[in-house]
Amino acid sequence: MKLEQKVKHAKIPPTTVARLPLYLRCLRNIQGKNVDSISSSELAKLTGHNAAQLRKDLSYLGEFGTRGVGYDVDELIGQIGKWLGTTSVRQFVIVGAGHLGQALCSYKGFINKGFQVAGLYDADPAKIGKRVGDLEIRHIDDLGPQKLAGDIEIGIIATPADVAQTTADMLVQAGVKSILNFAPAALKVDKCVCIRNVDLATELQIIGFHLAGLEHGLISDCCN
Amino acid sequence: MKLEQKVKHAKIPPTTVARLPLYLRCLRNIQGKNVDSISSSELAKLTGHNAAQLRKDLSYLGEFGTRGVGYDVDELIGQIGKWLGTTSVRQFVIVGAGHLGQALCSYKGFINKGFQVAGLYDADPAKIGKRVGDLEIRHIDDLGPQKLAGDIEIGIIATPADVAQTTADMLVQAGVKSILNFAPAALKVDKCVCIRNVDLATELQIIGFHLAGLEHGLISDCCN
DNA sequence: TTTTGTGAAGCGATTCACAGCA
DNA sequence: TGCTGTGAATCGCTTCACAAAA
Repeated sequence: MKLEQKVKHAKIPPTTVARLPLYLRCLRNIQGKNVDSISSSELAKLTGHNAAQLRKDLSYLGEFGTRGVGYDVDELIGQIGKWLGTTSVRQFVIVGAGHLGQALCSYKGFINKGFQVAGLYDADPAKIGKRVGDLEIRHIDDLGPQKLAGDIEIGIIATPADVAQTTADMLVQAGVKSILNFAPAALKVDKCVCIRNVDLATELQIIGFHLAGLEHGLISDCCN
Repeated sequence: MKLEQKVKHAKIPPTTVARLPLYLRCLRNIQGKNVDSISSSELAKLTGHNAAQLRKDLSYLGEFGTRGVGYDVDELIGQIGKWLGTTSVRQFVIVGAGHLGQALCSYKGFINKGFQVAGLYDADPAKIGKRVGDLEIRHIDDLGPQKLAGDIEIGIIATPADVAQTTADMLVQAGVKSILNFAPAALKVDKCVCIRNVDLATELQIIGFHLAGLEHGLISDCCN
């Protein structure tokens, strides 16, 4: 049975996983608004996807729709939440207490999704000890091997690009199992560490590609 | 010829477009370091992709490699830059002067990629007039139809989710052609407006999915 | 010989279309 | 009748493998 589950978990397409948070968010938005059930086409409209895809996505998680009726909102929220591992609050640390690091530290959107910042680190001695929200900025050296509490599984890199790789190595040494990287750098880490990259400039550059196409009259409709 | 170009531009796969900024960044990193030419496999290693994919990606843009040798670094930078539309500096405005909006406003990574912030707006009267870097926070109502200079093509939404759609509508009215949305909301806009979404909480939730899998021993290798 | 550029094969995701159920 | 769950078809991206070129 465990093997069966294993196969099932591994088999959920990454594209589906990436959409689950969106589904969950839309469901939460309508929760408690006199709708106890929602059809795939209604939820598809809310999320901007098509109904068939939504049904297929949900079918990877199990069968919890009712034919002829739709999906029970509360149950669906529970199921998606279970798969996303929101049963417990996850702790993360941020390295880099620049503008971005501090903004992430104060970001309200994390906590109600089950994530909590547990530390903010920087290399600049001038910043150490300063407070950002409830947190005091600590020195990066406090992040040595085994110095991190065992329940801190996620590290966020908000450093300049030139120290991003070093920072990633330190985080892995310190025991994090996954990294969210905001630095514009292609990090190399052990393959058992899950890395996700968010590059703000890249996003604008992709937009720039489409604007360039528009300007030259090469394309009329848009994006992706 | 114009039609031919049109077809070509439209035909570049979105996945390829999304990788171009990364290629460009890696090329810039090695530019001027006594390497005037680079092979697809070398660049592939730097970017973390495979050589065949890199060649195919570049082949969508044209043929500028030399068989037996590789790609001229300077020329490749020029070509990718051309496709990404970095020939001129692009201006953008930010709506929402919270932590995230202010951090984006001060983000150093934009300007050397050819993007420049031209305005920062908020709805909170208490914030109006305050300075963030070189910029003074303006009231959101200054963003009415035609009130935006014609060369401002990009709007960044860093507002709370509940006003994100209204903000998007205002930006489009004001004349922006594309939107980078940081609010956790599925925006609906005219299809000629290019939208890209960056959801910070979603990224953590995707990581959460993998952590949940690890915890239950369901998966061993990682990510995507 | 080395490395590009590219048809062809392979693979995964999306969409279709309908059987299965309430 | 209405909507889910899902095989089958389709579409698009990635990878392979090799001919063409320097």
